[in-house]
Amino acid sequence: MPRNRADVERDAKQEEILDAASRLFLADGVETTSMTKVASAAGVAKNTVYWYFKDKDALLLAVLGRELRLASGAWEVQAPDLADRMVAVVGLFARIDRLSSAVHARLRTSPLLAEWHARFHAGSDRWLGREIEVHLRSQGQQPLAPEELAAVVRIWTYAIEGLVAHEAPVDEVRRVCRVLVAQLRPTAAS
Amino acid sequence: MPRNRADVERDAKQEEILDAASRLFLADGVETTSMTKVASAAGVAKNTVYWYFKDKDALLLAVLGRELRLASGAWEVQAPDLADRMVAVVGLFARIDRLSSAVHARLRTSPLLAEWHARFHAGSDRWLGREIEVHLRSQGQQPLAPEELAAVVRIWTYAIEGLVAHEAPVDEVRRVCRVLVAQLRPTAAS
DNA sequence: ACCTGAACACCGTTCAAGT
DNA sequence: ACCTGAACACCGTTCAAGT
Repeated sequence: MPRNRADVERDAKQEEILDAASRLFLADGVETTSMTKVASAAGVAKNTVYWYFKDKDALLLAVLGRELRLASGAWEVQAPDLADRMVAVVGLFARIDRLSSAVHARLRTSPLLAEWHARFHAGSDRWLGREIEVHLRSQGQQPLAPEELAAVVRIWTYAIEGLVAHEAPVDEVRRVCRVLVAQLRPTAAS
Repeated sequence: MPRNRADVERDAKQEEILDAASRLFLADGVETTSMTKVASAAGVAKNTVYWYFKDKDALLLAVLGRELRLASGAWEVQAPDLADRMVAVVGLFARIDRLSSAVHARLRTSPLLAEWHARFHAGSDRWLGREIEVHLRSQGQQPLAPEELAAVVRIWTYAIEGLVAHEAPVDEVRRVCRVLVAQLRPTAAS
């Protein structure tokens, strides 16, 4: 199925709206940015936005997916140190902290966002778990019991979310990440 | 200055509005609860609410203060174990998780909420710091360096916020709290 | 001082109508 | 298929008017 000019132009228009929404959502927050603002920044009537996106949640999700894809380039930061890698991840999320706070706020109202959120956490849990296991092995330390690993992954996840949400200054981010890594070892917390 | 009948009735009316707001905010969330709903649940015209509370943020703050005061009775839970005490704290906050998510969502828009939030965290940081210091001493362990203690307090704070926000099931809360306590020791994370 | 009805400027969303 | 003007049912907040 070849992409004709119509297809390209459709994508272009959609991209313009996405651009506008992205810029406004990141800078001013999702709640503060009305659909009217998005539309007029994209140069269309406000109901036109609804032709391309089902509703505001769908628009948010599209912006989120796009920003995450953009970040995933820088994602594979191969700093040798795990703590440094975590600092980099917090840095990446700092850019989109207004988006994630909007997601958290609308979790109970929007099943669409709730599902996306669950999926996202499942993915990041796997990633974090592997990072931690690899780190321990490389340090010649004992691996963690599955239950303990799960708890540590939760702690790391909440730490990242907290640092991002509270816009922590870099040196605080660094200290927290270093302590997280330093505390890493089997404890046999029954 | 004696409290006359007028004073009492004023407080009664204010209390009724606060009751209604409390019930609705906790059950349905702050965003979903309109001022109209609060007013009609309290049996007044909606603009009457504005006679008692400056705006919706002020109403949220009043509800928050009251719920926190109510909780502070159960606050001094003297479970002997620190991990158990943390589990209890998470339980207390679980009740008002819709309130705190609303606070976090409106932090950038409302200076009033931002100031309250900063004050609250300053208080809870001091409390957590003391709890951790006392625990280490009671276990005959070395105290943490000030910088490391500060980082650990951040980690614990974010863990509590995360568990509350994500409505974690009790056994997950227990596992996370146990691991947090078990990991507690000086690490000299440079 | 306390409370109201009516209005204001918004909001997200929908719909009938145009091309 | 794509886009619009106009409307809908809300929202938080304000204001002039009543007691």
